[in-house]
Amino acid sequence: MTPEDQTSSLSDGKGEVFRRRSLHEELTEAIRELIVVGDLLPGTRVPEKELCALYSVSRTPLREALKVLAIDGLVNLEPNRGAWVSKITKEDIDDVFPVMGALEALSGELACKHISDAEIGNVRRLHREMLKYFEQRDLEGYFAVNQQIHEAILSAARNKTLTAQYNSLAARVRRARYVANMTMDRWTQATEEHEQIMTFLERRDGAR
Amino acid sequence: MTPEDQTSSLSDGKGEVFRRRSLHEELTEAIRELIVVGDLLPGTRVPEKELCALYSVSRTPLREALKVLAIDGLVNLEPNRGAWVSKITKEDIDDVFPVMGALEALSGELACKHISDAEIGNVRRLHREMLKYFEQRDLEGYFAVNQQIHEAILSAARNKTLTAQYNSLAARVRRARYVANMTMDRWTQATEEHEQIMTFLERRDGAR
DNA sequence: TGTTTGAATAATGAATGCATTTTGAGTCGC
DNA sequence: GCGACTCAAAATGCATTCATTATTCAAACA
Repeated sequence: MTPEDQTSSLSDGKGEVFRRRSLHEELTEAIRELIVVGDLLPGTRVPEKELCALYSVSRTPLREALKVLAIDGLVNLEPNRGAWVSKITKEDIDDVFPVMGALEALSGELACKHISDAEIGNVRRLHREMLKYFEQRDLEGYFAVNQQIHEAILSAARNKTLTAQYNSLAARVRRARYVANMTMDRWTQATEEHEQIMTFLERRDGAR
Repeated sequence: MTPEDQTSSLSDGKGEVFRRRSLHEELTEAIRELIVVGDLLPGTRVPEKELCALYSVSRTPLREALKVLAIDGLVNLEPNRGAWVSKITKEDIDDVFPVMGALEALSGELACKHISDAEIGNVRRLHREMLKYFEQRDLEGYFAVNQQIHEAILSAARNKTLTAQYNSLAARVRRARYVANMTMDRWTQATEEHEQIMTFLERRDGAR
């Protein structure tokens, strides 16, 4: 799935590193962040015109960005009526978490097969750190480290498809954390699953 | 996640049924099909101009469609160099199948909780039908029924997020079937997983 | 007074136009 | 003959414009 054509040879392998970012890409990210953080409230209209002014761009790249965000489920596009920031309902969250769980489980499973010793050490360290934050009820620190752990395990899973799917859902989960005032229960549950994955990871490591 | 604003009340609930489809949506579907079926070959450039002529549209909606397809992993966008039909490598397929498997497993699990008796009967019937095709090595029939089963189980899982994620991957799998001349092995494996899910489904059903 | 109609206004969807970048043929130099 | 360079042609990304659709709001009517 690497973006290589048959002719170019110079950009092979590290093409992504120096790839110039196009406007619509940056917009996608910026608006995604606006929605995730809650600067754009659920159920409200996406102010196309204002955003154009804010970022000093025309509607074309902005609309392209909205199409992408619609796939991520962060906005809803209604024909001839524009874009709306998607609502966060209890059903949505109930829907997203099981899928996230399944992907995390797979991530852990695959990571067991491919992870290096150095990576395991890193994850172990992060995990301890996270537990510390959790006990202290330091949500800020908890989330930060939590995300790092997921990234570490995902990269150890060596599966780009999995990474892509996971990341698209991650935005919605992050958003739930910001917008809905997430109960601690849910996160406790997530942590427990997390713990379980960690156990598997270490056990299989021991078996090696 | 329903696309409803606060003012309208008439379109509530069944708004989706009569929703007009916009051009970029149709284009997305059409081009996706071109790629899946193999009319656009992997690794080749997406002929923007030709497609505009073919569908008699301007570049704007076409480019919007390409952005969406890029998310699905069917095309790769390279800044200032255009869109390329993504290649199907062995790695890609190896990446996609485990994720599909995880989603299918979850789908089956959730379906167990929500599926109605009528739905179970339907799935059971489809399953038998599929096995028949499989034994006869009738790939055409096999795939058709296979897809129906997945759809039935997905809808029984009552999880929109799961459905969305699954469908985006399904396009790539379908494509592998068309473009790469898929070995029977892979499908055998898929069928086994399938069988397993079916078992769970029926067992839990019996427990009810 | 409340509802409905309809025209004015605003917004969306798509086509076109323009500036920048890439590509590729042709030439020059080695 | 092979490679680097130049410049024209084409393609891309984005801005702008145009046609269509939705929304608003005031006037007419019950």
